Amino acid sequence: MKQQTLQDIFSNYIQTPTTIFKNKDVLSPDYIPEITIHRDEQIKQIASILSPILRGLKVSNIFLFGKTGTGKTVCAKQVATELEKNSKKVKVIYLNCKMKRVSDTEYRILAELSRSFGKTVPPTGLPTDEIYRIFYKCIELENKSIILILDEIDALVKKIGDGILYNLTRINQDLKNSKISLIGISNDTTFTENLDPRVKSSLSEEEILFPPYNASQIKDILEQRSLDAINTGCLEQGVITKCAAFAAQEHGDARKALDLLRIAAETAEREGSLKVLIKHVDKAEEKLDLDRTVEIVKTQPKQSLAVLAATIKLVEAGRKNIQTGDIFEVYQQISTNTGLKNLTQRRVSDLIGELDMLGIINTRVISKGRYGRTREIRLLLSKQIVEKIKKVLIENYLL
DNA sequence: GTCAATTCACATGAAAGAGACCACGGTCTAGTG
DNA sequence: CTAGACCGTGGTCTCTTTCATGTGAATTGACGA
Repeated sequence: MKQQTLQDIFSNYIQTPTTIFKNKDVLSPDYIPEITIHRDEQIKQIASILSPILRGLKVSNIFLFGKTGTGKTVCAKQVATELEKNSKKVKVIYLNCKMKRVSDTEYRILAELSRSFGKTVPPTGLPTDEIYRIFYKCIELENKSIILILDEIDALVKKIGDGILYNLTRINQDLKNSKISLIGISNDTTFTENLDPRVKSSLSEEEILFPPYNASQIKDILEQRSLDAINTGCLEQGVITKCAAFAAQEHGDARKALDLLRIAAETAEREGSLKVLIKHVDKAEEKLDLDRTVEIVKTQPKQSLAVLAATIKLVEAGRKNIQTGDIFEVYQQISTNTGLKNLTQRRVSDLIGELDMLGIINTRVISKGRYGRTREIRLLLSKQIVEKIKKVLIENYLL
């Protein structure tokens, strides 16, 4: 009898998992799954375009576009690494252009690329044509067919223009031993329209569109991933459906769905629950928004924060129709009080634009006829987020 | 009443400056054999 | 003789200013019906 109960305890322990996560990494945005579902068509296309590389032929450059979280990166990486496995003459370089400290300048991109060939390059100080030379040399010495995946290529072009793309697409003409093929990935569908026509034609020799997932596809993806990520029996019925529904609302972003599931599971775990419940998903949804915004705010430079502080001050004072000029006035007070340098209106105008881009504030350029043209600035954040932001600002002595 | 001109309050662009950072090569200095 | 410190030079990067130009509709004022 005694033995029996002991056995029970053990088997109980074995059967009911003590943690929710089996493997958390599977839900992280960087994870590349073995099989990608609902993207067979695209994978096939990419593969058939790239496969001549196995015979050492030059293959077309590919341009992949579609909204965030539609599987562009995953598919590209998957095909490329598979090719790399199949041939010793293929090398894949993946570069996310949106990563800070990488995409800011032409120099840094090339330095980063050269580094991926194992070359040590100083972070700054060399002339740009020097770094070009180093890069050429790296490729030439490698003696391989190179697939260069440039993720978030639109961010790159926005920052430093398309000159570098032009050079990269033409680089093959000067290479003897190696070949280089580009895979550009962008989530801005209108991106190619503003490119130099020469770059455009050579970059998008082949274009592949990644349509957004619908709710049921996201659900499939989540189900498949959660098999590896989360222990069986730890998900309440409907959790996955809910995550999928949330994400489908926002243009079918699978990445967001995975984030939601991960954070929901984390929340559940923190609360000591052994099951992810629907309410955890709701909480995760809130937290995702909050975290993102606060994180962005935290990383802003002081001047930007001062402008944000001015905006919040005006909003809290109940002002409607806030204009650039109003913000500039309050900003000047704040910056004087805190011993910050006073920037010109021109610069403040730019900072407002940047805050808008980041989604922290909301602006609209309106013309008020006789009374000029200006930005109308609004704050569309929830109270909770504003409170958090205020905390950050107070920490910086700006409020 | 209609219509073109005017006007406002910035937006937006371009260029250039300031000050920080960094690599590199040359020179100096102190330590070692 | 050599390793390391130090300096000047030449380059990039980021933030900023200065100057210049653009913009869209309310307002104005001339004009004609």
